[in-house]
Amino acid sequence: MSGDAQKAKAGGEGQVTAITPRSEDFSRWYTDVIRRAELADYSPVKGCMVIRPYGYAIWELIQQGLDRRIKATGHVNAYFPLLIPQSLLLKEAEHVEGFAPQVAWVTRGGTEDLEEPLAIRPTSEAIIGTMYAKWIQSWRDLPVLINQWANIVRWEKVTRLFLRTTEFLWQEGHTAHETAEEAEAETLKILHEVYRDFVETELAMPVVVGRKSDSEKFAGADRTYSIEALMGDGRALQAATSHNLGQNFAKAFGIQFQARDKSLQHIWGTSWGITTRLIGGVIMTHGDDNGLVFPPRIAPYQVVIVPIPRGNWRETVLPHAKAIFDELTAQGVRVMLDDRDAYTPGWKFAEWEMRGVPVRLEIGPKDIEKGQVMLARRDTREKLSAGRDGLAARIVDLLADIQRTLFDRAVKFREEHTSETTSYDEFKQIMEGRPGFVIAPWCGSAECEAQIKAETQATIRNLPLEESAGGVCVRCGQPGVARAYFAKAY
RNA sequence: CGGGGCGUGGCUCAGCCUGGUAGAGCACUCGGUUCGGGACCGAGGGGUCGGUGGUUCGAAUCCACUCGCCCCGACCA
Repeated sequence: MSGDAQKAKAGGEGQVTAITPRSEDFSRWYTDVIRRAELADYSPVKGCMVIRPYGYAIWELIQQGLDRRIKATGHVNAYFPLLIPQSLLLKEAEHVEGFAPQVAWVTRGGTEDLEEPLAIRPTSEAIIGTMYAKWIQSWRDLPVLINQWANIVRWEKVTRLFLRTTEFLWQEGHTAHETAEEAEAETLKILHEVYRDFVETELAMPVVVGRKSDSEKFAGADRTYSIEALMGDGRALQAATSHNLGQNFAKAFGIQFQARDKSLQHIWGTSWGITTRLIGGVIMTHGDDNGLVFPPRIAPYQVVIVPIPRGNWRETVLPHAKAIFDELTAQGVRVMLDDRDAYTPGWKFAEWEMRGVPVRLEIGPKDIEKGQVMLARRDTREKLSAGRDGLAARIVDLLADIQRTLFDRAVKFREEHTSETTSYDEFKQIMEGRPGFVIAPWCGSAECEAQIKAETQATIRNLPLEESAGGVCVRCGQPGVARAYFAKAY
């Protein structure tokens, strides 16, 4: 506890400047909050960020929640190399074309030029596919269900903290199946049972589940599915993707197996990923003008205890604070006891609020007399007294309530910012005014999609999984093949 | 990659136009008084002005190039 306080102090300078209000400049608010809350900082390398301890703690919690679900659905973790020989990357044509502009290359080792350039992985289909070709012989070897936690490099022209950085951290699952149906089922299972469940349950971010249009799908996939969340400024964020790779990579890398009928077949593949971008999503979904607001399940500290110093407080007040700390910790609550002398209680209130801690407990001489503590929740900013007895149980309930409240609030926001129209004029009007999701019929042509993007900046985020044909295309008037979710996107 | 903006102690910025070798607030250190919504007093430490080159007796200030960051577009998780 005091150890944690020491750590916090070590990085705790420069906090007094005001955060730009969200309504004034959302982008600036976003970077202000990240830097002031010490989630991340710019590094000397262009486009690369340093994830600081408070930000990395969130990533670790994301890893835990996802890893548990990934394993619960039968997958195992492994690790493949960072460097990929050029020749392997070139094997799948559409894949190469899609990633070529973003690949970083290693052309020299020590003092000698390499005979073959090595790509720093922009994703691992090529290297993993190559290995699968070696490992898979028979239908009895299938399915192969492997996940890896790794870093990725994509040469980005424009970067933003968490949302788009040259190097980022992610999880990428790569599976091989006997049949097309199995691969499709895997792709959808990940989408629903792993990604949607994780993002909605842990991050309290409601998502729209759907399929990507052809122009937005992964380079080399047959079909790409995504979950899309709506940020506080009305722009959509792709929170996760799951790809049905069909037999494209199997054919490119020669991943074959002998089938039950003795014939030689190509495996059916999938791949799917979630990145550190999600941290940006949490910030932009729940944050307010006072700073971060973390859903309890992802909050590095769920409760901060601020003792009120009075007289000989280290003897009179602190022991009570420590007792509460111990009780909460025993309940599995992540607690910070901020017993630093150098800062006043008021300063600490503001500081931990800005850092998004869901619950704050204040305990001073008056409370000790009355057998109570003061309790403040970050989401509603309510402050009230709470009895000392049964406090830990009450906090556990409260954290669950905050988690629920944040999710409900986000759902409400999304509903208020989702509209449906068949009129292109109205469509354009919405995109100019208060953006959000607009559901509109689409004819299925890439031309209309591109034109709409050029004219309104909105793209098709995804298409409903269920049949949604009908009406006429919002732009060209041809029969609609789907009711598409449009939005301006990150 | 196109348009715009910005780089001066840790942070926010003034100084630049009208060259004369750096200032403020906050933060930080030490001592003391405080502490229930970003405390106060006193004493201190810290920068050669993003980088390179040029003009000049002299450059934070003028010129050129360059690097980085932010915002808006085109491309992407």
